[in-house]
Amino acid sequence: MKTPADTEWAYKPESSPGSRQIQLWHFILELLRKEEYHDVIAWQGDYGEFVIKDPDEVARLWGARKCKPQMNYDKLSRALRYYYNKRILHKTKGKRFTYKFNFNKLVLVNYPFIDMGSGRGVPQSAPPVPTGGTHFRFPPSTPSEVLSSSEELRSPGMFSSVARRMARGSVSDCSDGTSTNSELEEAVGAEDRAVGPERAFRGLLPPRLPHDSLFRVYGGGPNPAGLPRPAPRVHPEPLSPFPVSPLPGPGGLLAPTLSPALSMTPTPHLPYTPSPSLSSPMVGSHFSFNPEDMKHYLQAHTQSVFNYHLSPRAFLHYPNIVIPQPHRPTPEKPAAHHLHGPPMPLAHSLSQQPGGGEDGHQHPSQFKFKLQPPPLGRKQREAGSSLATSSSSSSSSQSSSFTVSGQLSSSILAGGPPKIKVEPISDIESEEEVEVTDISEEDELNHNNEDDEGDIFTPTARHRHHQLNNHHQANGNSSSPSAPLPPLPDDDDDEEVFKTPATPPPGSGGLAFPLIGLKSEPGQPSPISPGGTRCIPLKLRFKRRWSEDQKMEADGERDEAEDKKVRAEGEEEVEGKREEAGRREGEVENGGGRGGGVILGLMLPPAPTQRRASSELQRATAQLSLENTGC
DNA sequence: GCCGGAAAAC
DNA sequence: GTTTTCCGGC
Repeated sequence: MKTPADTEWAYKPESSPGSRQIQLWHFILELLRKEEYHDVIAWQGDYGEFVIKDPDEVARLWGARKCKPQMNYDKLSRALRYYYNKRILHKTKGKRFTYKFNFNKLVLVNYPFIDMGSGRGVPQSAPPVPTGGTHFRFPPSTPSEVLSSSEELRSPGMFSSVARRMARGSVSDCSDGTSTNSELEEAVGAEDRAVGPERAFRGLLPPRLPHDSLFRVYGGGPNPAGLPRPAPRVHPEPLSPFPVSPLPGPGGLLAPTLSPALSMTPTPHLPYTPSPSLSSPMVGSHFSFNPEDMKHYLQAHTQSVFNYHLSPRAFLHYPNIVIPQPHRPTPEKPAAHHLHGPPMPLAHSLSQQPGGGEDGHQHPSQFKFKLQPPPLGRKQREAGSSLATSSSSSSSSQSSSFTVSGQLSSSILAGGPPKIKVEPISDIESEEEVEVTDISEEDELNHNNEDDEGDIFTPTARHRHHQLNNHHQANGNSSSPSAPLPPLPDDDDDEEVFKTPATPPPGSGGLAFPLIGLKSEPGQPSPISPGGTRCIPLKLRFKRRWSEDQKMEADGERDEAEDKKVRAEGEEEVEGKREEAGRREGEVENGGGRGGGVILGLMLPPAPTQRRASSELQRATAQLSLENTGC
């Protein structure tokens, strides 16, 4: 479904001149979250919908912010209209000055806790606020990443203060002529300095890494600017996403690094209803802890480790690794609505914050929004619809992919794309668009195996996968798998974009559990020779060793019979089984996650069975506990 | 009021 | 790449 234009679209403070400056939609969100501007602009109506009560004032504020004294609503609205194609915004027809954020398209990376202080009666229209910025970084990553998002919205405090000033016109890019981010910078310096743990890195770290280097987690429906949340605002403290820590040790252990990207699905039909199981009251930056999530997290963690060919101990060097909380929809949700359910936490990520041992409460001040690539314009869509269709399969799959570092992927797939995909379950769009991507490696790796990227474990995805596989087997060509695929929800229609399909389209299955491209194409020869001794890349060797160790341990403890069987099949088989197991597990999770949340599927675990997985999880948990407590 | 093309500015 | 500016059209 994605077209070239649909490539990653995100808030890229550093990547482009234009985006370096505050973007209008950020500004809008900023205003929206500030109570003081509720007379000017406020959430109203459906989820994500807001009304500009005083267009002139908003324009003025915007103009002040951008040093464009001539700004007026007409111009501002034009800018807003450009968001239509980007799908950041959408016009609420029939309502004057009313627009609606498409949070499905907005993805947060490192969502910092935002100052919710001002948020008060939160309208339903206000999206939940993901809290706890998250940076999922593998050991290789550097602290600099932490600073990467410093551009804007670094921390709630800063954000709010700046916003306030900005909005009031007291602060503007042009005010001192320094930089577009001047306010932010100043704010950070003045207000944030002492707040975030990442501050500690400041100065220590090299210049920010290119955003590409960041391992970003894109949530499906973040509440970008700490949007006020509907009703139950129960979270006073913005810091801890995890009210309850699944792990021993400070409850806050996990909190800081969680990446609560929520998958928000604006659902007109389904008013937002906070669910206890959901991290609903995101306002407070709280995540409710869900054992299942923990499990997933651990699995993911294990997987990541596994994929990295690293022993979990490798993370000891990263004391602050936090367990992200994969938030999943809970069974509580009406099955019928699982697709339309309230926003769900989308992704979690592992994050580690070097140097910040006690960051339990640090909140990552970085937060990024990632947007989906803009849809083609009408003309383009019309003209290129056919093309889009043909290319959709691979692209769509890509869209939901979550790429981990190249190392990861390379090791696992031996040429396959290293992707970890996270899909929102809430709706089709999310499924398509939400993604966690390691952009840096993505490009590099993507071309290795495009199909894999699209291998999402939704029913549809599986179907697709099968078809692809078949296709591969039959043709050895992975380029045109799209035919059988049902058209994804129509992105062509802007209106549709913001609606939650009443009926899950075949492809949306509700739960997209993008498992990572850990897959071995049946028709493709394993990179590893049966003997396993011939020309095996070092990474693969590590990988194998690691997996074998894991396997042996697990097996030794409990699945002896099975273990024997597995072993009997030989290493090669083991490899294959591992992958399959991962797939199965993904399916299982997928099904289980249907109720709602988004699961972050890091690399699939080699676990052949759930039991094994459990044991691994237990061990992983223990390991993590130890590690964390050690910190 | 809203839309979106076009071109320029940044 | 994003936003501003201008503008014709609905």
